[in-house]
Amino acid sequence: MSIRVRFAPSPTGHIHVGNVRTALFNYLFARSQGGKFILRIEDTDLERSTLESEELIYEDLEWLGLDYDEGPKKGGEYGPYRQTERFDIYNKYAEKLIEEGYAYKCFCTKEELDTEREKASKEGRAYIYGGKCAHLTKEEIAEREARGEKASIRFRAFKPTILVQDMIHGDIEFPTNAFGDFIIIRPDGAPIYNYVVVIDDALMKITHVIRGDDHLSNTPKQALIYEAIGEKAPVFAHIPMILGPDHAKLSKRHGNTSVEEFRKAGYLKEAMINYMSLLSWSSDDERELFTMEELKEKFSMKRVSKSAAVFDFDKLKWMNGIYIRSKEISELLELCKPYIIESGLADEKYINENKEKVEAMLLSVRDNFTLLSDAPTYLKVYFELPDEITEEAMEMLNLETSKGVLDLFLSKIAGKEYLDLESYRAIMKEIQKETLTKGKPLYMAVRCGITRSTKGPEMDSVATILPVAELTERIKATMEKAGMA
RNA sequence: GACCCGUUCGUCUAGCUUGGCCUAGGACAUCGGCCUUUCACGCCGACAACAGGGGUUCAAAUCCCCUACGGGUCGCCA
Repeated sequence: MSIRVRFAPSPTGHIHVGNVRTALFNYLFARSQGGKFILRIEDTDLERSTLESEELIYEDLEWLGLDYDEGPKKGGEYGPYRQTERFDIYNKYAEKLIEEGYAYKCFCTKEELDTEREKASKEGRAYIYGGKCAHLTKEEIAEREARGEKASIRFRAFKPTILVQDMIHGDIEFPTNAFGDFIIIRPDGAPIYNYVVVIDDALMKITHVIRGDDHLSNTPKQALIYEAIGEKAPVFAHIPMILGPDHAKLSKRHGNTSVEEFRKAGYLKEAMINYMSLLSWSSDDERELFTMEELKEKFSMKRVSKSAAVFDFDKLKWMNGIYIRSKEISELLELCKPYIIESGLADEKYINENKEKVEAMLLSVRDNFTLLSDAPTYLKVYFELPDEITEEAMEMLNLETSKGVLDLFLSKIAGKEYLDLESYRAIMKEIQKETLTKGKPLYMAVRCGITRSTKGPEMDSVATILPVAELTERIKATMEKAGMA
């Protein structure tokens, strides 16, 4: 039987990083095994689910490069893939369960149950349904329904223990009296997660359920339902949680938690995918850098660990830097473009018309940053002369050789439009001979004259990318400000 | 509280199935050095862990038991 896995998010917003990892492992497992990856939208919670959020999920998956084989928009032979479109199916199965005695109608009201629950928690014990409606007769049910009472449908925990087989955790046997009879369909007809997930996975022929291990405790309920509907349970793989730096489940209060926020912050999808793959999974060699293609080949559930992983923003950043440095420069420019425009350094028109030049600028600073959004900070040197001269730059400018170097530099570049690398280097060599200044005092004088800072990209780049007119203007302005005129 | 799951450097992890190759390997971070006309990149090095206690064994990070700690679930949320 061919392998089928699914990613089943609720459409309540952008995909959260924890879910990205779940989606990724499902995807990688499917692709590594030649199986199918299915997208199912779990929108049974009508209050929180929206169609707009569903779109966000498509966007996020597309950005990440997680393509699926079947889904709401894509179709497939096991659809529909949106749970709200499957209510008939859920009702049909529920009726069957009632007929066969696996489920029953329960007329207890929410208020009644809440009171009991409260009482239980006050007494320090877990709340388990008392079974008040477990044995109503057909007549009683008909009578109450005739009176207009609404019933929920409750599933009977019909056996004392249930075995869950998990690829990561092994076999786990759960006592069912820990949860008792549970509701599968609300009085208003809306089915409950633990129920629909089983019906859908069974009907969609899902062979492996890969999800976060926060679902592990729910699994015995689901395993019970599989048995009741006469379906073989899929193989489960409960993957460890992702924790925040404080070791609590990663959530909004830890800062960035949706893919979209990471994207906006300047992370590359390659880094996201690669980094996420390393959370609770490792390769059999000591490598850590992988392309998606390599991951598809190497991924194995056998190498997924059991313990939760703390999300390490530092390591993600490091990895992002690696991918930034390995990008084709024209592609990197496209990626940085929005950030450059937003910073006001240059507009789209300028960038497009001076593509080669801007690429040269980018090339000279790309080693310095780890986030796409950092690009403008480092590119700034090419677009603006800072108002102030830094303290260290002032020191360099105050060297007694500096004025001579700069004056000479000015005179040697005069009349030219641009310096090419060769003439820039020749000029520096000449200045070195004529002023008998070399090394730091020589280069720093020029650097500080042009940029007002001791830090920045190589002078080779700065001197050749900026037009001579700009170079001249900057040096003159700086000399004046530094009192060297 | 009950039931489940988990526990190797600060963090991600390798090793655990099939005990000896582990004086526990790699990566991020940190610190130091080298490279370099600056910053960075890169390279080299240092620091740093088997949760604790009992067994079993010639030998345990690896097997067994207990304790502790962490996490998850206990919804007419998913």
